[in-house]
Amino acid sequence: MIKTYLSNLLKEALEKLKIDNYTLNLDYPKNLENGDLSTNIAMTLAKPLKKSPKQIAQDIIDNLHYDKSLISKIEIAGNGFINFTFSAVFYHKLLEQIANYGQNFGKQEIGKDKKVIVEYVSANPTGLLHLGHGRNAIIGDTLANLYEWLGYDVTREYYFNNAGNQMRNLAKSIYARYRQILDNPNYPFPEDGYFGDYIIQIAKDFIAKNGDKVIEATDENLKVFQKFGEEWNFIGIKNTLNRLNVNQSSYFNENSLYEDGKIKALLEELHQKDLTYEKDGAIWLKLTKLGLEDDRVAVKTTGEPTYRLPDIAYHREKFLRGFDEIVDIFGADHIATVPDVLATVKALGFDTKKVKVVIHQFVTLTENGQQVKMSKRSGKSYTLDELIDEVGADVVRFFLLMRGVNTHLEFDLNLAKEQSDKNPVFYLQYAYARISSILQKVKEQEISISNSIDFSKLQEKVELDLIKKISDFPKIIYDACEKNEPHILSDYLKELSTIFHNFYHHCRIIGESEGIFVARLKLAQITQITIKNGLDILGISSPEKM
RNA sequence: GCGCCGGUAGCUCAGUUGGAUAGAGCAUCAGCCUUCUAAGCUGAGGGUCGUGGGUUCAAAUCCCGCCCGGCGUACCA
Repeated sequence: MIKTYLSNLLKEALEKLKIDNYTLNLDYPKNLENGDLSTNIAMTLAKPLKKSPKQIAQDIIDNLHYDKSLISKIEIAGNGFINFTFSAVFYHKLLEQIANYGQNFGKQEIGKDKKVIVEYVSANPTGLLHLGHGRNAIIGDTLANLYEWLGYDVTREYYFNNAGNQMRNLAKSIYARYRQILDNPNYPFPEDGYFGDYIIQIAKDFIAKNGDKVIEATDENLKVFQKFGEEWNFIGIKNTLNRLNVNQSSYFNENSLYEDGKIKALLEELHQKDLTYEKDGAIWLKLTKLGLEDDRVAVKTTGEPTYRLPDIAYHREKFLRGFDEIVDIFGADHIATVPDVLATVKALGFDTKKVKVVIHQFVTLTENGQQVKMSKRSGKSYTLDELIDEVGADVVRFFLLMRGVNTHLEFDLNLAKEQSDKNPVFYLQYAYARISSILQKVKEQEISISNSIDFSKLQEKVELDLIKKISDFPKIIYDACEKNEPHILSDYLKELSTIFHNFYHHCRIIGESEGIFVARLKLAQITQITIKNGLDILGISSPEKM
């Protein structure tokens, strides 16, 4: 909000000087002596204008028409930075504006009339979710929330693969356990099967329902096991997601692409565009023709498509469904498919600029400095559910959000279990609870609050710092969404909480004179709304008491 | 071999798209509760930004080489 105000002024001045080819940067100086806001515009213009930065800076200032009651100081510093210092009056007006937004502070209309689809989790129903899926789920869910706050119409979608090899593997694994339990303890378990104990549980549940009537290992019977396993796992997955406050309303399954003939149609279209050929009994995609390194197999010699084909068909569907933006959340292990899919979809005539692919790196779980292994197939998996049982959904969400998506995330189980000030989640929630506590006390004591609020009573430095920080909130939401980086928001909330705790220690509310009391109370309320809105977006609860 | 991501304080990580004296949390040390919740606040120490070059008024940030770690490079998804 502050930046917008100042950049408009600067644009006017530059227009007067007939300078039109520039990029305007406004930064918050690290050093307080350098004002509230700073621009390097004069330095970047030095070369094209062939003038000294200081001269240009002076020219700009001379042409700047501003309200002296709002900006208290403008100076040229260093090699040509222009530093602006705002007056208390400016912040008071800012706070008035923010107060008018009420509960909706932070909501925007940038995405009005635009449809976005965010695809996340998308784990195949071959087992329960683990920590890696968790990161995917939380990033996707939070981005979806951010889009909603920007005014987009958001579809939250889960794509799952219920055809193909992995699912047959699941069926065979369940079947083997089934036989082991029923009639043959030595029945061979498939080498690349799913070794987790949950498979045994699925087999037991299966027996309870169906008994021994599907004892023959026919293809038809295996399908029965597959269906049963798929549903069993899916119920578990949905349940886990629910516990994490992740709610997807749209499910897209791979099978439907076959059933509706979409795969066949796609192959046909690719063939017509001369993007496929046959070799060694398989059908290949001519990806080299589209500028990629190697051609890849689209249909195996078995007649079954590789994952690529349905992936392409699915993305084609997303375009046809009319979304303005398409967001995919993938783990780093899926990175190989991205160029193939995008290049092919583009060749089919779609604008792939609409697609944003968010690749997140892996998560490692550590306990007492030791890494805890989490492999689904080996069976020694630490499931997301177990983690939620141990530390709670708020902590899981926050820990999975608080790093940039591009860095490996170390989930420290000891720190997460810590129910104390060491745990960063509580720091934010505590700020919220503290404000609740004050508001509660005001209510209990039936202190009369006058309706007229005079923000000019707020003159302490912490008070102005707090207002300044609060005013950044809408921009933070925008940035976090634009850059696909939820941690921008969690970092911001930490900083906001710090300033609030600071304010809390320096400034009393209850017991101050009427004018100050009312102004500070309102400031605290607005802080609370900001924290609440931020936590809502992160999908974390805001406790009234701690 | 090739491709993608990362290497910043003892540990985990930020770093506003090239800006001013590189930051935070945890850990360590020293202080602050008869006052709205001490799950808080104040202060101190701690750095060859992996490494070698280059680009310019200015590089943790951009370009090139090298080293280390993760992932990928399937007719698995």
